[in-house]
Amino acid sequence: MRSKDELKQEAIFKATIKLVNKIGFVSSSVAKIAKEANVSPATIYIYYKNKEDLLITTYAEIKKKMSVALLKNFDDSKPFRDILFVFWKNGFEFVAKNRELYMYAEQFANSPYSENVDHKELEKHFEPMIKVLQNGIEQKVIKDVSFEILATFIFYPIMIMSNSKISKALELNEKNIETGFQLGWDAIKL
Amino acid sequence: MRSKDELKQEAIFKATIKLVNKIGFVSSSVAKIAKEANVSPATIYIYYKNKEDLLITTYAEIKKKMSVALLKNFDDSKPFRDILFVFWKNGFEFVAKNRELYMYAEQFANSPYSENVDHKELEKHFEPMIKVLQNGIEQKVIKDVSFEILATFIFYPIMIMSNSKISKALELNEKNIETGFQLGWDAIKL
Amino acid sequence: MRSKDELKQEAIFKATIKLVNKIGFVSSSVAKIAKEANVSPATIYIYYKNKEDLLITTYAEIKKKMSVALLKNFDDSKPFRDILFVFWKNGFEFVAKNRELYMYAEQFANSPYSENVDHKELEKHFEPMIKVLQNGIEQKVIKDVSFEILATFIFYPIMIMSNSKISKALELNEKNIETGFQLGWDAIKL
Amino acid sequence: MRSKDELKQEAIFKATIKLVNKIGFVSSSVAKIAKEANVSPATIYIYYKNKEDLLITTYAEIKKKMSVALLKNFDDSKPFRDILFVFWKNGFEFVAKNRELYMYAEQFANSPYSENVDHKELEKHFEPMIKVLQNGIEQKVIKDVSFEILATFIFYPIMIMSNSKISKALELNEKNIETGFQLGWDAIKL
DNA sequence: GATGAATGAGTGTTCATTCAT
DNA sequence: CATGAATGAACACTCATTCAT
Repeated sequence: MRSKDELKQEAIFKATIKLVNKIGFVSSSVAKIAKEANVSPATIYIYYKNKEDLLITTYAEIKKKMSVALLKNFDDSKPFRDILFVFWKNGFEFVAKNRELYMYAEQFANSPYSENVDHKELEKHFEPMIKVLQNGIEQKVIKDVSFEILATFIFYPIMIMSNSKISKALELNEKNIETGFQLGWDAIKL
Repeated sequence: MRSKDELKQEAIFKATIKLVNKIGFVSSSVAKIAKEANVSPATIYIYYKNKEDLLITTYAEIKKKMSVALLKNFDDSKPFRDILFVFWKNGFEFVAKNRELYMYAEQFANSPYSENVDHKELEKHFEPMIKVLQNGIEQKVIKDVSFEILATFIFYPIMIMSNSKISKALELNEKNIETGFQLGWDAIKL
Repeated sequence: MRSKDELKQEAIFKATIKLVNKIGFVSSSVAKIAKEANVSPATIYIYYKNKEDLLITTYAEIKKKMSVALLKNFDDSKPFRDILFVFWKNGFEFVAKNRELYMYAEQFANSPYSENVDHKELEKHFEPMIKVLQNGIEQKVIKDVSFEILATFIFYPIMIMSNSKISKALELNEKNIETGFQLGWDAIKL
Repeated sequence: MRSKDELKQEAIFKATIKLVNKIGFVSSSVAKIAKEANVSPATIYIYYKNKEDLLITTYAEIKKKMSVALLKNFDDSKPFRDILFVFWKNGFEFVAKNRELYMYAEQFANSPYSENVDHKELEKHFEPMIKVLQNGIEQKVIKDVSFEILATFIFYPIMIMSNSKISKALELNEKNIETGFQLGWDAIKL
């Protein structure tokens, strides 16, 4: 028998992301993805149960890559502010180098498919960051407020500033990225 | 007095938002919107050029309502921090009272249709807020950084904290809303 | 607005039967039926909820025509044997003149769709025949056995003898039809 | 001892019948049959030329089993009526014990595949019954009419009475089976 | 202005069959 | 012999839009 062709699955993965970026989530049909991947529509159904499975799995894959990227050079022993700054820079670097992955994730998160994702499972990859914030609270370095509020000012700004419409107006150079971090830090620090 | 057609257009407007909230952007077809509005599909094409026009116009309408809501009780003579706090509270109030409008806008902003919106035109409604921030910079009350970065910490957090998934975890009571504002303020203040 | 075109519905009805006779129940797709009826596939869904609805409604229509045909020249006052003979002849006549309708019904009855038919409703059209048999039993003209068994020998043989494979071997002339009735009559008479 | 392949072919045979009974003729795809038989779709094409071949061969196999069953306890020397009654009872017994085989045959006979069966070949298995009837005619025990008409009243009623819809209304107990035979006998006897 | 009928092109998915191992 | 991967064509059905009234 023929063995599963990993190149094919990779091609489908990439085609999915590429097409969603090119024509948007709504218009990305299975047939078009198949054509982009140089594959028969039926082949997609060998690797994925259905369209939803394809889109969700692709999203999960991206999220995993993101978490790995954010944790690059993670060093527990560094000063607290430096640890956060590394997260911050990693975030912008990931978006810069993987615009397509990032934008797919953005579109997916606002689609109805998003409701069927096992978010608990995906958030596990981001636990180190949560722990860092908890340490910061315990060591009285940052304000003692809920994780969601902290994240709103120190993690989500990465996404907002990276957002295509905003980043068109806002040049994402070293200086602006550092300025942004300074504001985020001022927001949460004690 | 309203003429008959305005009633119809209003019905279509409401049906569009209701349906997008019920079944999502992707599944909301013209036929279904027509049925929800108790109107023939053909009727929609009297008031709107095509589906895209319907969705975009609906979005623009919502954005206008949003800007009006944000500017409620706007008083130039108040202290700077108070002016911003009123914006902030108005934002949360609008989302709380108009969840459906807000969620439609969220979904729309991440759809490919969004690219065809005349954002410049829409942003005009938000000019007062931009001017307030500019005043703040001139009066050396807040940091002298680009408008986009400031907005990231004092306007966008409203959207993030209102996001359904986050606001499920984060109870949006008076206290959390004020805490959020405190962080935003600390981020931008000099 | 355009009014529903009865010619169109009629065309779909006829195309359905014609195609099922030409290529069989299994291969008769909606697209093929549409082409046969010179109509868009989408048009079929204006007149019928879905494929099942199309097939079932077509079947019901045929059954109604059948019952009407069987009851032709029905005369309660005739001798019992004569009444039955009229049913018998009407049956063969209907099959002879409406081979396609009859064969559609045959195929349908053995399809899984058949399970979703409201048989109770359809059988109402055949009540006169049931009543005739009941009278026969009461008047001690025919055997007092269950209706199903009686029907097996005096109604179903019409179908069996009309069956294409059998009727190829068995010439369905006046004589054979009368001979068949004689056997059926001998079976049930007291 | 059976070789490995015969086991596989047997598995495919059983799976085909089981599946057709479970989900109907129309929905029974090669892939599903393969899964039911715990076999690869490709394997089916080793034993059968194509789907049609699979279905036809399965039908022929069943027909052979049927004829063997009908001829159980066949004894030329018994009185004529008794011989027929044994056929009759064997028929009902076969259906009772092999509902699935019988129902597959019913569904198949009304499918377009049926046209491609070599009926002549299959009917050979039923020759003894034909001969019995011929003897009956010669011995002036039964009416001198064509075989098809005789069969209509003494063989086909087995199938009609066994039909799932009818046999739901008609309890197939010893008494009803014997009553049925009496009617059939009255039909054909001289 | 308002409608439901009508449609070709598209949807996601499964089909019978073949291929490479 | 036996397999799961692979596929183009087909499936039932819905789409955004236009037509005739």
